[in-house]
Amino acid sequence: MRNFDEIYQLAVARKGEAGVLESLLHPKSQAEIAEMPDDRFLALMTKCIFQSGFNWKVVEAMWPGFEAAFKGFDIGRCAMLHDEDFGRLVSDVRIVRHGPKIRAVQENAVFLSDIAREHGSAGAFFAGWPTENYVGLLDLLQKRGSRLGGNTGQYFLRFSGIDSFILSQSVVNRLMAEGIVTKAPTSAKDKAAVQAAFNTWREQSGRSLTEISRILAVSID
DNA sequence: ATGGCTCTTTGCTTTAAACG
DNA sequence: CGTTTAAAGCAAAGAGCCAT
Repeated sequence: MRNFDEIYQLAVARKGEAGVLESLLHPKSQAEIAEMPDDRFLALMTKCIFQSGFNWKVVEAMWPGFEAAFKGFDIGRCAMLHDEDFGRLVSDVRIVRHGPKIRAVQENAVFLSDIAREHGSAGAFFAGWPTENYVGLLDLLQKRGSRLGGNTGQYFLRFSGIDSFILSQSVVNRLMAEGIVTKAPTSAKDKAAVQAAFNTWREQSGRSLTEISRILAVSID
């Protein structure tokens, strides 16, 4: 496994110093995360879930319709959606009429309200999660959330501004090149190895998971 | 038996292009 | 002109395997 500086130099060689630096996404501060209202987390979860398996532009173009159909993603209202609401929503042309994904909105509203009750707010929970165990947060999203396993949960965290890595093909390719995994990390053991590698690079560079993830991605095809 | 994995299959909606 | 089809990229479920 290379030192992070070496990987950074590979990224620079491929993209040029300015390009690499400019393209870095910086996570939001913990204070900013903590202040985000619960309904924005539900909105972001929903957007990622509907974009999964779809041309993202479709959902993006329809997004105002989603906000309207789901009442601004108010946690309390979405948590109480019932059969008649689903009947209405699955034929609501303002949104993508995919039954299981529509149900996931209600289930994730319940999930987020549980989190908010446990930690004061969803933002407080996400802001307080330890970065050294990011994979634990992914597991929690998969276990307690609905349709938030796999890449969907990773994109949700990234788009929320939470410090995150995304196991894209390029990132996985770099992890394989470094001998950390031999295939896309799906097993618990592989995920722990990936977390350990990111933790090491974080110590070596002082950079966020988000920056490291982006740099890994541009360091290789 | 049990649980943890991996691999395979299935299904999901919209848009645009191809078709008859 | 209405209808069919391909494509997008993933989650979930099911099947099968191995080591406890």
